[in-house]
Amino acid sequence: MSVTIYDVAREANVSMATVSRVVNGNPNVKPSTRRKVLDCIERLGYRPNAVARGLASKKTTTVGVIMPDISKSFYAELQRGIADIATMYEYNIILSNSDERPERELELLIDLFGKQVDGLIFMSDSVSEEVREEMSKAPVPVVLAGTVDGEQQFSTINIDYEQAAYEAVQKLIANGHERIVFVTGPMTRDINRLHKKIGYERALRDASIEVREDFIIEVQDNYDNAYSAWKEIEQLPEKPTAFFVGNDLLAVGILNGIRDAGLSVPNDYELICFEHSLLPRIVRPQLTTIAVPLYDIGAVSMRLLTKLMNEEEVAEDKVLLPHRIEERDSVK
Amino acid sequence: MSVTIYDVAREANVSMATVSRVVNGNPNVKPSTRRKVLDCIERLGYRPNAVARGLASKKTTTVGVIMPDISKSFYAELQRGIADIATMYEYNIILSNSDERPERELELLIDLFGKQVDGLIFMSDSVSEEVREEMSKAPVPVVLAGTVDGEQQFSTINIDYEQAAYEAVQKLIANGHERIVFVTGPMTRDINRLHKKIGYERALRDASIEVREDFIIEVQDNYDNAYSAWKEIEQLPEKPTAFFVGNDLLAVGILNGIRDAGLSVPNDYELICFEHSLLPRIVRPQLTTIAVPLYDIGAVSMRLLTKLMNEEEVAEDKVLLPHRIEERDSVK
DNA sequence: ATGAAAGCGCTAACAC
DNA sequence: GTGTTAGCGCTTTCAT
Repeated sequence: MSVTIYDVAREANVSMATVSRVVNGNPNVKPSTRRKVLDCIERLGYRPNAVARGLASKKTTTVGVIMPDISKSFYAELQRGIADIATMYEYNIILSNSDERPERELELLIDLFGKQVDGLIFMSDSVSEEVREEMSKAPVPVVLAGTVDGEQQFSTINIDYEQAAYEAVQKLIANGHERIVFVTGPMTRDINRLHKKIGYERALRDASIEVREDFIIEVQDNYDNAYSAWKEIEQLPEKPTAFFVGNDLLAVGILNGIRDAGLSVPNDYELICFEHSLLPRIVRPQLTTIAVPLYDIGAVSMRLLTKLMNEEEVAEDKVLLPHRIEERDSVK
Repeated sequence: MSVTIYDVAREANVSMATVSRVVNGNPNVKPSTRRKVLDCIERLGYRPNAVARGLASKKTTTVGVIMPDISKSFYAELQRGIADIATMYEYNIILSNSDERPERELELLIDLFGKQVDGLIFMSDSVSEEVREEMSKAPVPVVLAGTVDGEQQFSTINIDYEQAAYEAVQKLIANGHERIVFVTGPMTRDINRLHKKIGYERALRDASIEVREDFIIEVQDNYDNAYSAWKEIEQLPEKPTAFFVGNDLLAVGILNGIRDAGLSVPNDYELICFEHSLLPRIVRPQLTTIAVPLYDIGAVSMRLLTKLMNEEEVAEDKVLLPHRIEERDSVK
C-alpha cells in the first residue's frame, strides 16, 4: 500500500492531526515541528489522498462541466476559459459531453452530483424540463455558460444574442438590403428561436421590411448542410441579396456555396454572422461578424461559480458580456 | 444532511450490506428484498456517494486526461474519441490543460494521482525527463495518445508520422518538385524534430535531392505566424515550388499568404499538409492532406486504457493506426 | 501547540 | 440470503 498520513505521523513522532495541519497550512504548528513533518513527508514520498480528504471534508475541489460537444470550437473555447480560472482557484474539472440530449444531460447531472462536485457549469442550447428540475434541487451551485435560460432561474453568463442579431441585421439594412436571408441551426434551440430569430425579425420590422418565412433557412448545424443549403436558396423565387448567419461554420458553408457557383461576396451578396472561431479570419473574403467573447464567458462563469461555492455575496448573477461587430470584408 | 445507505437500510429493515448489494447489482439478494430496498431508495431519493465508494473500494471510475490545449482542434477531436469510449465504460474524465509546460504537466500528474484516478491518458508534444520519471512510478496505467515517446517506454497510440511525412513529400517529388519547403511548428517538439522532419529528409534523400536548411521554416504554431512566414519565404534566394506543412492551420496561413500576394495554389505552388480539422475542406482550393484519424486515436487509447485498468491481456500496447492521403486541389 | 477520537459513507470480508 | 464489523485515509472537534 502507499504511504498514508499515519505513516508520516509515526515517522515524525507526532499525531496525524499535526501532519494534517502542516499539509493544510494550518498556522498552529511550531516551526520546528513543521519542518520535521515536512521532512518525513519528503522522505516517505507522502501524497495526500484526495478521495479520503473529500469524504472527510465534504469538499472535492472538483467541479463538473456539462456541454454538448467539446469538438465544436464554440465549446472548446468556452472550456478553455473555464479551465484557466479553475486552475487559478485550484479546482479540477470533470468534463462531459451531452450531445444536447436531455436524457443524457440528466444522467450526467446525477452522475456528477454523485461524485460530489463542489459546483457545476452547464451548457446546452436549451434547458429541458427534467434538467431544470434536477438542477433546481442541485446540492451545489450551478451556473449556465453561454446558455439561454428562458425562465431566468439560474445564474447565467451570456452576451445579448438578440440585440447582437438586431445590430447585425440593421447593418445589412443600412447597406440597402431588403431581402435578407437568415440561415440558422435548429429552431428547437432556444438560442436560435428565442434570441437570434427575434433580433432578426425586430430589425426587419423596425425598418418596415416584411418578415418572410421562406427567408428563414433552418439547417442542421454543420458545414456540409450549409453548403448544400445554398442550392436551396438559389432556387428561391425572390432572390435575396444578403445573409445573416447564425454561426461562422454555417456562414462558411454558404460562402463556399456562393463562390463555387461563381458568384462573389460581397459584390453579389453581403454576409454577416456570429463568430465562434478563427474561421472568419481564415476564409477569403474575411467575414464581417459579431464577435462572441467565448473565452471570457467561460472564465466569468467559472469565476462566478467560485464565488457561489465560497458563499460570497454576488452583486449580479445574470450577466451579459459585451459583444462587438468585427468589420471585415463580407460587408461593404 | 443527505440520505445515506444507512437511512435506506433502516427504512427497509435490512443491513447496509444488503442495500450495498442491491445498489451494486450483486445477485445474492432475494428478489422481494431487492424490490423492497429499491422502493426505499426511490422513496428517500437515495443517491450513492461516489467519494465514499471510492475510498472504500479504491476505485473512482474516473480517469485523468492531460493535454496541451483543449481549444486546439487537434486535441478537442482526440478528446471526443476518448470521452465517447469513457462513457461507454462508465468512466468520468478529469480534463486538464498543460500548455505543454513540463512543470505544469508534472503538477497535473501529481494532482491527478492524488485524486486517485484509475488511469491516465497523457498528450504532449514531447515527454520531458521529469514527466517520464513521474509517469514511470504511476500507481495506475498510463497511455500516451497522439504523443511521441522516443524511449518507447509507455503504451502509445499514434500514426506513423515519419512515414506519413515521407509519403507526402514523395508525392510532391513525383510531381516534379525539387525545391520543397517544410513549414513546421517548433522543433523542440519531438513529433516535428524526430518524425515529420526525418520523413521529409528521407524522401528528399531517396530522390537524391539536397536537404537545405533554409528550406526548413520553423514557426510558432499559429495561423498568424504562418501567414507572416510567407513573407520570409518569398525572400528566399532560391524560390521553392512546393510546400510540405506540419499541420492544416499553418498550411492555411501559408495558403493565404500566397493568395493574398496574387499567386495561386496549385499553379504557382503545390502544397500538402497534415489534416487535423475541417480547415482543409473549407478553404479554397481545398487542401490535399495526410488525414490523421484523431478521433480514433483518442478512442483506441481509451479502449486500451480500460483493458489495462482491468488487468486484461493486451496483445500490443504500441499501436500505429493507418493514415491516408486525401487527394484534393492543392496538388495537381 | 499538540493529541485522541469520532466520524465521513461506503465496500468487503467473514460469519451465520 | 443477510447481518456484523472492520476498515478506506483523512478532517475536525474537543481536550489538554
